[in-house]
Amino acid sequence: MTAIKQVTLNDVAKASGVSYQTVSRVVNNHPSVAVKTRKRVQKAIDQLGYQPNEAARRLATGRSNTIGLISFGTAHYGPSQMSVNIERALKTRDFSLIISSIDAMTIDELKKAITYLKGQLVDGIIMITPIADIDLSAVTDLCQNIPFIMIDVHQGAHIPSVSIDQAYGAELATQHLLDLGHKHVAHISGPLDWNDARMRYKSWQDTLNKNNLKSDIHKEADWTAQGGYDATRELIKQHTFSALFAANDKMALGAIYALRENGKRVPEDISIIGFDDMPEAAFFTPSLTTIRQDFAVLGVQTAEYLIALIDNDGTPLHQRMLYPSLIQRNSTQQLE
Amino acid sequence: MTAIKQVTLNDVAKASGVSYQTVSRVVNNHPSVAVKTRKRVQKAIDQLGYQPNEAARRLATGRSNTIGLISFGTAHYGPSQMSVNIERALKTRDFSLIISSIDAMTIDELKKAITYLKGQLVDGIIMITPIADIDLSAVTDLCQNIPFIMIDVHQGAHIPSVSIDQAYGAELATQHLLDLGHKHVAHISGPLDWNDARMRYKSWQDTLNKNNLKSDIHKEADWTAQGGYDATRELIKQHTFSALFAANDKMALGAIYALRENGKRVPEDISIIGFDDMPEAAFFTPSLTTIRQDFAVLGVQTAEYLIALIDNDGTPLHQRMLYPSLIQRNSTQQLE
DNA sequence: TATTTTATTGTGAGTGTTCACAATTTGTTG
DNA sequence: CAACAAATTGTGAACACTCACAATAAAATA
Repeated sequence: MTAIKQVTLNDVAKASGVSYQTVSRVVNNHPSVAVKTRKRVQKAIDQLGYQPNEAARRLATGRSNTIGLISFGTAHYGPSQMSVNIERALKTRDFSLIISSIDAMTIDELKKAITYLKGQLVDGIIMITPIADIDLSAVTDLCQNIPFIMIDVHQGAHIPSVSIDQAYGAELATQHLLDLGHKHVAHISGPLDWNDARMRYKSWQDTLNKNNLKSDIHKEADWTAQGGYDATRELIKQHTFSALFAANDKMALGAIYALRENGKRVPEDISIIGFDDMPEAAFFTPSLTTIRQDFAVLGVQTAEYLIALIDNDGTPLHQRMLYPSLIQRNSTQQLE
Repeated sequence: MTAIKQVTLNDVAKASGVSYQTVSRVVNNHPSVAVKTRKRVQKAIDQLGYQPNEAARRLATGRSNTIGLISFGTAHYGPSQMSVNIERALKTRDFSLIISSIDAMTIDELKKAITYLKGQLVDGIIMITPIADIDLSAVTDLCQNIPFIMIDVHQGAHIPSVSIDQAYGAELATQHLLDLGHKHVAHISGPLDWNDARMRYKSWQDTLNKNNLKSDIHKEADWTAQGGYDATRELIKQHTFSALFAANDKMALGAIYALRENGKRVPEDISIIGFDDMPEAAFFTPSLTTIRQDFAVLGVQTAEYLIALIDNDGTPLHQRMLYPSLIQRNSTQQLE
């Protein structure tokens, strides 16, 4: 490309009659530079349109004020909300984001992404790794000299993480249905190789058990409305139930559609509860009872925790857990 | 942080008994290195876990294989789809993405973002700038020595861009309603300082005019379902109409909700058409007639065009235009 | 005023890579 | 086997910055 020469520290130095070091000090707001000099230099900077070369800075300092995000499944509501909110939270803290998305959640892909980000000299890494069965030790090995946080990691792993308590959320959902008198509670889960899907599924069963009930009315779907629709059609063909817990709002939408198509009214015939509380859920027909996950808080927590890890070697590693809440609307009602 | 020393070209060189340059050649797949040597070096690379320092590379070459994305309004469907799809398209072409999102679409913020990205030595910049009234000449000035593309720029500007023909889409929508016999067509637009919103709005009017009709049944909303809901409540209070063109699917969802709440049936009493064709639209109640925008193609086109611009100085500047299409579902019907 | 302290500025070296060229080794040809 | 060409490898400099320290100027103290 048209390699118009970049304005450099030296150019500014010459223009203002000081040494490059002094210019550097001005740029970095070091205290020990005379007010007069600073002004002069600043003027030259503005005139020449000087912009520090981050690559050189990075090379010299080994620090980049950039964090790497390894993301997976950005097509879905949860992951995409996470990255948006993380981005936002980091921005207010003057960190920028470099994204490395992954197509298949294999250990190899993950390793490649980490290695790449390390090459970019990121100060820290955030991983959105919603798939369960990967060997995390390989990750910890690779990240020995760089702080990282996993989001949505399966509970109990000894790895710094921030997550939303899925089991609790699913319990909230299932218990809500049970409290309304429902005995036959169906479940449409996400793909069961996803942590969240698996945890919600398990918690659905556990909660039933706790109430001396059980259910095998379950279909696995792919988080999409279409998937929820397909799953529901099969469910009503094969089972009878009065309540349905869909593992996210989009699938709940598809489910509602399928039910109506088959002459079932929601909530009169069948109660439905979703998960996520995406902004649209309040405007479904009927408005959807669901479990709210606060991704904005998740983003802030993640950003803060990671920055603490970066700035302060001593920051203890732990898992932060956020709690979802039940949002009651019109898609669930007392069993008649 | 625990600054464990990075493995460098030199380390590999020592380990394999060659010069750093030879290692560099191996890493970069230069042809002129003996097969035997290459193998030996590669082994050392693997053993030491060498990973090229991108910052140093960037500094030395002035190239980064990274492109910068300036995004705005990521909370909305359109912009977020754009960035996701651009990311995906760039990834398959071995470019990575660094994101700089903007909170307020002012020329200052935009400049800041560009300057920042230039400091990161990105090879090119993509700007999602859906707000109309900014002075683009300032942008072109700043981007003199770096290729860039604007997405969704207002038509006619002499700036390389890729966009979806909003006027055409809105015409499709409006004409569809007119073809069904509707004479009183309302419109809920997005915020009118957004290019897309303005163009859809204008095209709604133009299409009416072309059919010797006119309408001032219009409310401005904020792209959200809630906004669509609020706007619709006001519209039905103040006007009578048999068809409604909502400027996106989310607002259409809110509109449907508001109509039902007021005892209006869709589509029997009022036909509704949306814009975007998000995957959920097919599962609204009723399923939504809408205008499809293909963001995946947009992403690919943008990536390809920008990379052409980067690799080949001679690539002519132009505007690429993609065309949306009408998707008929059950939210619109013939006026009875 | 001489001396010490403090504030300010400058110098040399290092960061890990690539580029342009120089040097060496190997292979080919008469 | 000399002489040249081709293949392979090595060297020095450059990229734009920061760090650690040295040097200078200004201010404060004796």
